[in-house]
Amino acid sequence: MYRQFQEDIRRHFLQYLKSHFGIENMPLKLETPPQVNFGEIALPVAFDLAKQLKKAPRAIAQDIAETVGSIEGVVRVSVAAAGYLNLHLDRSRFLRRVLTAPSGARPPIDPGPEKIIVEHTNINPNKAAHIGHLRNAVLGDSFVRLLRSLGRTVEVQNYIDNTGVQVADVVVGFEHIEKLSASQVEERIGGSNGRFDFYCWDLYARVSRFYDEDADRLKWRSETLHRIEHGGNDTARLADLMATAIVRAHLATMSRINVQYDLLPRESDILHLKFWDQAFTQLKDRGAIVLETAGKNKGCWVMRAEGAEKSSPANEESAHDEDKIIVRSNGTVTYVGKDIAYQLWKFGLLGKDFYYSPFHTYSDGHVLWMTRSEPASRATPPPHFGKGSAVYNVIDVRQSYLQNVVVQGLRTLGFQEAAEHSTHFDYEMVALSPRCCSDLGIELSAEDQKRPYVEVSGRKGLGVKADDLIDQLIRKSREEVAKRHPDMDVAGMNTVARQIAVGGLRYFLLKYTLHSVIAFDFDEALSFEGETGPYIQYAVVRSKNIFRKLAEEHKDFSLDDLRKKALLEDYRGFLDGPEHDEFWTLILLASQLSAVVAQAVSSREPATVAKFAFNLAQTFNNFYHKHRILPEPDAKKKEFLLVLVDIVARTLEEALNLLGIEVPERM
RNA sequence: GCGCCCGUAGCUCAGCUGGAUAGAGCGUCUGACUACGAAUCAGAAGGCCAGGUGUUCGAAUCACCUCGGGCGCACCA
Repeated sequence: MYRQFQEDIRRHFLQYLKSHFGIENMPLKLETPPQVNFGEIALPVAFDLAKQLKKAPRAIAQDIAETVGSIEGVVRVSVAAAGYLNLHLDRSRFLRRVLTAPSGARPPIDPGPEKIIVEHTNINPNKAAHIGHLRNAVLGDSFVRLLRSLGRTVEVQNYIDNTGVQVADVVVGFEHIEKLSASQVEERIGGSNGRFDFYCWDLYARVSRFYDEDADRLKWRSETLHRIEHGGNDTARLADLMATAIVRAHLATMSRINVQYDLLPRESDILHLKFWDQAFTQLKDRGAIVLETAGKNKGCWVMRAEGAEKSSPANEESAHDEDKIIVRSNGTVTYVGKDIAYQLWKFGLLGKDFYYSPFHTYSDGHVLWMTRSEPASRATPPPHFGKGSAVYNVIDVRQSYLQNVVVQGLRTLGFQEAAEHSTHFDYEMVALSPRCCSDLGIELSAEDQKRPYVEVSGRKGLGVKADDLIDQLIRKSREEVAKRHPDMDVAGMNTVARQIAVGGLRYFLLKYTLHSVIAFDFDEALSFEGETGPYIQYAVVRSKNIFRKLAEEHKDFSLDDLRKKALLEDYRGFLDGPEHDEFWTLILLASQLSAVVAQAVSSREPATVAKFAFNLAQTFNNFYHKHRILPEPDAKKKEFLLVLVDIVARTLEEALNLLGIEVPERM
């Protein structure tokens, strides 16, 4: 709504500049004045014109203010400071626009690409998920929600690397440390109370120490990896049992925090369906990779470093330092090679496709599919996967180098457009603060103690497990709920406790901007006060309590009637004048959600929406505290205040929804 | 060595395409509960925006340099 309004203003001024000054194509900035009594929209356009016109900004602004004429929705144009043009809006008219604006899904402003593929989570299926994975999933999921709110079609993929070394390592643990067969592992999965991923977390750390004790044991890793890739043996069966069980555990964890997927593409299927062979042929044919016949990379297929000089026989050694090996001298393909094939498939450029079968049905009925190597018998036909026109890979910044190689691969294959629409959605890692480490009972080396934070390491078993953290959050919020609502039934209490816990967790992970390292700290993550998810949830719950109470007292009250009536009323008397700025500010702020969402998407920064929601909640809480609404004697004012509360509550609820945060019934 | 990111209040962080008096939360200190529930609100203290140079009418924001800190740069993923 606000975005539309801004566009109208912009158009008006561009037209004016053209007719009055003969100036075209001028970038026109719209800003917000520091105080609402200065006006609602500020234009610094006079500063930009000053040089061209060789006049003082203030004089230009004065001239514009006098000659710009009437603008729809604007009551007055004033000049301030050194030359700002401030627009004062027709408040009651603006309110009407807010009330008539559709609050739900908006039509897309830009036509945009047809289908956007977002890949996120991508946890190796060999251990429990940790907080680093939670940041990935929450960022990815929130971004998907934002895209969908703009009317975009989005497909969410969660890539499962079920044939990598990490899986092989834990399989080594089963076969060589625990000495268990596939069927024994299967029993253990069944008898683990759903905590099989926790068990593997510990086993994985044990395997690392197992290797450290005797480097010869590393040969088991490569043997195991080979058998897993080859398939059709007990080791591969064990690996598959384990990986699948852990994928289910991860899905359960993510469901707890409102994260869902559409498709799980598996590396084993990429392998068995020979996606790589297809990509390899393409890469060779187009000369994107070359076979090295001499030097340290002899026998490897490499991709030349981008920007490297085409021919410099002089310094052979250093010139090839930056080349990326795609196929090893033993003929096996590296991770990047497989990733290029997968990325090609995502754009529908590989010329091959997976088979699919349903893997899981969420409680809301949504079906999650998994790739297969063979056609599934009498399967329901799958939706059309892949063939996206834009791809976002949500993966932390440490993978930047490899992500660039993948895009370079697309480019050298001649797929310019795909390369341009491949986006590495990069973000900084979650690390552990020193205090967090001591909370976990982890002893740090003297060297590590001096650092601001230490990296999470699955290999060392160093990290905060996602489910442990969620459990702790739920426990804490349940205590709080029980204190406040002792009469609530157990089921209700559990629901509310979970919603609050998830609100706290997701907001905590979203309030940091992408390039900020989160040094994880329990006190901050477990806080429900101040700038937190529950603070925002509480603001909505309070506003809803008003309507609940109202409905209890007046059986005939209906929110719909109120909304309809509001459209016919004139609330000018409660909007105009500085004494009503606090009401007006709330409406103005709430109306900006659509603009904030657009900005969050284009700058790829969900934190913007999180900050906005907090800001609005804070402004509302201030208002709430100052004004008693239900006892308000002036009937019309009471009605106006109710309309105001309704607008804010709906906006907050929508913003929270975009962040994957629910609003509890009570709290 | 090369590349990327970060440095803003005691702590943790916002600050969009340069704009008016640099903002939050936590912590500290003062105050406000007879329920539209205080998971809240009001107030106070707290800043050479790491340092320097430049561009500009105007710089926390842009450019370059320096100093701190982090992360990449494997025939691992």
